[in-house]
Amino acid sequence: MTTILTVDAVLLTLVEDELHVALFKRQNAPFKGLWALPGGYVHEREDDHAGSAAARVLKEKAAVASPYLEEYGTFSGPGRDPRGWSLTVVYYALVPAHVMGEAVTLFPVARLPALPFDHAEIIASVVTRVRNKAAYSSLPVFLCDEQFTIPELHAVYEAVLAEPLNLPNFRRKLDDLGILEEIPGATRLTGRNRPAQLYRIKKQFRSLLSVRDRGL
Amino acid sequence: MTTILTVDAVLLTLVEDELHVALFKRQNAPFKGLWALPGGYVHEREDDHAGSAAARVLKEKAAVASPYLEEYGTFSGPGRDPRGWSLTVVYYALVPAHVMGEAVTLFPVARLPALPFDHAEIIASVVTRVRNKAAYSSLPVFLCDEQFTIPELHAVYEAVLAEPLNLPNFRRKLDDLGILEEIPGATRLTGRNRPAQLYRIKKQFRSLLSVRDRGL
DNA sequence: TCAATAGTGTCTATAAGACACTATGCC
DNA sequence: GGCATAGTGTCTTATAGACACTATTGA
Repeated sequence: MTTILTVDAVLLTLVEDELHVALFKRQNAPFKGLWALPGGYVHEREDDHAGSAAARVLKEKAAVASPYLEEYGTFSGPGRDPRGWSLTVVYYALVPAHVMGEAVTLFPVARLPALPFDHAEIIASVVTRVRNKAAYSSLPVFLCDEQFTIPELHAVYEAVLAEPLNLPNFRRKLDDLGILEEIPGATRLTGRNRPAQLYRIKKQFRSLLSVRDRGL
Repeated sequence: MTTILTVDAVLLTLVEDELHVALFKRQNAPFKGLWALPGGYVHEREDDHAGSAAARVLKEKAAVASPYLEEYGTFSGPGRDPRGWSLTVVYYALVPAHVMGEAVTLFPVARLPALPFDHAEIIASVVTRVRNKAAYSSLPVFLCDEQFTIPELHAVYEAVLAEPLNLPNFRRKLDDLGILEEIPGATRLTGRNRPAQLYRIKKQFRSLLSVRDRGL
């Protein structure tokens, strides 16, 4: 029983309308010095379950307490780690860029450096999942700040999905979802035009995902 | 590093329009003698990844080579196994009842015996997932034989979803999905009425899932 | 010919999307 | 007032679902 059990976290954010992933330089062998996903062993004393280990890793390495952390799945096999048969439980989190600590380095998911293990495959899989989920759920709101305007959120969706969305219809569907609430009196001004109403996620949806029957 | 790493399989089938799960009497401690999900350790020599271990377990215990085997997720923590901190990767499979070996015992998912570990929670979670997926995908076809009629498949969907579906519309949507092909000339007669055309899944969808945008 | 279920065609209700229009800020 | 973006209303089109109708078998 020398099986290696780890967790890895794919921490995603949006920088200039492009999805980025947080990577860290590995301090130890194997692959010392390469950029890699934050991850590590489960600590039996501290971690209540694998998800707690992922949350701990994010906190320790990226100074992030993500409100949205979900299991993606496992990657395992004899070849992915030179030390032996290994299994990693992959989690993913979405956060606004500015909440991350100094230590993180962000890379656009479309232009990654050389990565150890199967981290490139892991990131690609997670990004695909996130794009799919974005199309029929509220997932992308976790890329926004606590307060945001509808046009801002609209831009986030367009960036994640990489396709244009009709703004008036987008508005209506968000309204149908019922996960946002107006912040009374609060608006944001971005040009010499009408200021936009600020919204926030309703408390009961803070760490949740709302799903639509149909498309987004 | 005494972490216990296992896989467990939730093998589902339909008996008399009711979802059943395959359970086995545990031969070893802990919980020897209790009904439990088929599962076990990963064998580093044989298993290419965790999914292979699940497939091997199903073959060994249930004599089933399921065409559809998917990872559900992990269950882990210090309390679920009396031997220590443990993590299990849960897989689920759907098969027609008659392909299973003699050794399996089927229980309706709504009336399970006392189960060890967190197997009751695991089964409940998987059943919920399967019901959800059934509503917008071709998942339930894997509960049918290789050859089946549309009315038969219709009954399977109604059983899994536990709600009536309009048969003519069901037919049209299946047609839209495009995963079935007629078996020319083959029909099945079930009463003194018009016989029904037999269908099978197109080869390219044999171990795949087709998903509809909207509901099923 | 009747009963029963297979299978087709059509109508209606609803939801998605396109787009014109109004609102409100700064200059 | 002009311009730019926020936000609303309405029309069109696609899809889902209800349901009437035809088809084909055994008795």
